[in-house]
Amino acid sequence: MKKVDLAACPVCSKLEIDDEGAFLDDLKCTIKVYSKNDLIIRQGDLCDALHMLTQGSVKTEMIAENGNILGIEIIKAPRPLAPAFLFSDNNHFPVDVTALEEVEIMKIPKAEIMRLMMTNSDFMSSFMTHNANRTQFLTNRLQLLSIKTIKGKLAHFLLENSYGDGKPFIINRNQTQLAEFFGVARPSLARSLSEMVQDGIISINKKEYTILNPKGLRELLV
Amino acid sequence: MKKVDLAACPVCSKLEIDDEGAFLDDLKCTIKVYSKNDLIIRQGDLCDALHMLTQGSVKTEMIAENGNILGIEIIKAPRPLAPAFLFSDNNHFPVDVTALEEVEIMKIPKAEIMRLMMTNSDFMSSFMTHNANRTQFLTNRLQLLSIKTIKGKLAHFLLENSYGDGKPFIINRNQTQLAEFFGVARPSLARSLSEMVQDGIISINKKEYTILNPKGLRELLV
DNA sequence: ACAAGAGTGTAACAACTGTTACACTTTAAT
DNA sequence: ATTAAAGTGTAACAGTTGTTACACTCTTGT
Repeated sequence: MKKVDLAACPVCSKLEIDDEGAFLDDLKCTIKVYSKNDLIIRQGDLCDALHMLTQGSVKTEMIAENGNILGIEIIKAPRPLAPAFLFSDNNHFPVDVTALEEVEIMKIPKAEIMRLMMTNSDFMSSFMTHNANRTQFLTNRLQLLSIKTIKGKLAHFLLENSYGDGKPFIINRNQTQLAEFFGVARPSLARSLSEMVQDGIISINKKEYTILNPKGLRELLV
Repeated sequence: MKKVDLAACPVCSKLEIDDEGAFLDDLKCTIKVYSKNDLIIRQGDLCDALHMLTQGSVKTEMIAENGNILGIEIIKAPRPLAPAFLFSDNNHFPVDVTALEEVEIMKIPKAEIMRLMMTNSDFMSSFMTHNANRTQFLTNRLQLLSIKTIKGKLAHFLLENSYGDGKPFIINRNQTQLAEFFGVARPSLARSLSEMVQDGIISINKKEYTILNPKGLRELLV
């Protein structure tokens, strides 16, 4: 098994560990491996251990009562999955988590996390900051969803993901995934995109987007 | 000034304090008072101290680039405002906060919170849990916003707020606030409501709602 | 009791989005 | 290299929502 790169993990990077192996042995954790497209976590599952994604990448999505899918995010190792929910009064996962490739998950019991937090202030600080950043992310998602038109969402999203210099940039989602991210129907998204291209506001080449008319794009926010 | 009811505060309740006055003196905090409709915090303001709402109630809302308003929640004292953002890398408030009545806010410096967390594991635990519950709340908001039809949002919302026994229940928001909560236009919401009343699915008397046909209501989710 | 403001009900129309369907292109697997 | 699967472009139509406008009711303060 490939060694876990703790230094790259937003909540573990501050752990000063001489021997990672010993540290991991010390944690009473279990490790599980999944294949591509495996459903790792189901919406509503009990969340009583920190699920650390140590290898691979996953997608998270919420499934509404009516079957509509809202894509939340794509997560690459190493990163904890929904760490905040470990401490909530209703500790159930709010999302489905699906493997996008070969994936390895390390489950660390809640008590171990508590112990780490109390004995290591750097870990606690990192954990707090990571959760705070997750909240920030959710807030951004809320803002995006509250925009009523698809072109408005696109404008907000593209402006946020561009460098602001008119240079091309990559959006690492296909149309179907983008539509799920926005919570809209795929053909509707395609229509909006092609109209924006026709109007000369943007150009698209596969996953490479270019903003041709920033002013026009900003006007779509209104 | 009325004494602050620390025991009722979700993050302070676990503090075992003999003399609240001494404790509060000890904290290097500042207290500010606001009048009804005062804008207490503006979206984007720096968040470098924990804002504790000690008296009164406030509403929080996000204002989009286009001026559209998305109501987030109504907060009653005692409760911290956006505590998670104190620790985020981009520590700016994501919402406008407006006083709904006479309001008193206590600002506690970040360093004081850090100190409290490290010296008092109960406080830390409460703080974590509170933040986790806030995340849960935001996730529910996301789910609600991802429902595409207004009647679907209403069905989700009413089912969540009823007791499931067909008895009347109070929704403590007027139509305008509900529309902002759903991120839809007020007349559109009114139309959906009146159609649902005409169809015999619900009945409304001021802020008192009754579900007459739960099955019909659930079908609106589809 | 009255006036002013806030909140609600409703209508007509425009604008936007979802649905469904199908042809076409690209990618991945064998 | 071939085939299957995934992804994209597009169209017509129905359905839902936003916009604007106005009358009306209810609440609140004086």
